Amino acid sequence: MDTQFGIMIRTLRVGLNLYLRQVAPLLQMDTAQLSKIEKGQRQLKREQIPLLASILKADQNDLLTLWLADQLYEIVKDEKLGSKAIQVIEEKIKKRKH
Amino acid sequence: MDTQFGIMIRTLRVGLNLYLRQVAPLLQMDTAQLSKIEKGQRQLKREQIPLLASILKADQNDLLTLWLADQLYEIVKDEKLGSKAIQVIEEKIKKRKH
DNA sequence: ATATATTTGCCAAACTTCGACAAGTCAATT
DNA sequence: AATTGACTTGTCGAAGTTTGGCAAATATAT
Repeated sequence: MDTQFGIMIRTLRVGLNLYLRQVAPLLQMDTAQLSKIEKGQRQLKREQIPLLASILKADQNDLLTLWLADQLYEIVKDEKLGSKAIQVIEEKIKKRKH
Repeated sequence: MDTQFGIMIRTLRVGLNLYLRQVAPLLQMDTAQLSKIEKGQRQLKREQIPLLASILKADQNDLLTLWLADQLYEIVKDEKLGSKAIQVIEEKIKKRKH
């Protein structure tokens, strides 16, 4: 049930010696929720990523990338055709570029 | 608002000279819903894909792949970091194999 | 035992998607 | 220009899912 995003933000938070209690209010949530987010049981709202990145002194694009990757993974995690589906959108996105 | 899945099943249906009116009841829905599904405004339930594949004489894996690709695309379609996120899960899925 | 940090369980509120129906458009036919 | 048949669109309540907030539980250190 772990997520790459959750693991990353926990690592960053702990690295900065911050407690859930300190970070959660900055995101207007309680510690229980942030705990769940770090453990991948809840999703942080997309629009809160920049704020969290600044709190954790991280690159917001890096965090967003992990967050998106988790959303994608959720869809294909139990699908044997997952890789194939990924190839299909990869193509589609390439074509759409610019 | 088009989806690859929707375009495909419409193409197949039309190719078989079937009307929405004929196909929809086999999926236990009305024509309006199937029309929306073909136009990408509603999602077919994952578990109905095999039945639809058999109605349309298509390979169910092929349809499922497109269906999954549409779900993935929905997440990254407006994201400039989409390709990066896709690379990230692609890696993750490779590692998980077997 | 107490204090602090985190986790878990629960449930109502908020949000999203779906199903069903009615009314609408469009093209061909009479 | 009225009718018919195929498909589309809009609406709206129902059903389903996710979230937020609280209280209690656990864990660890003092």
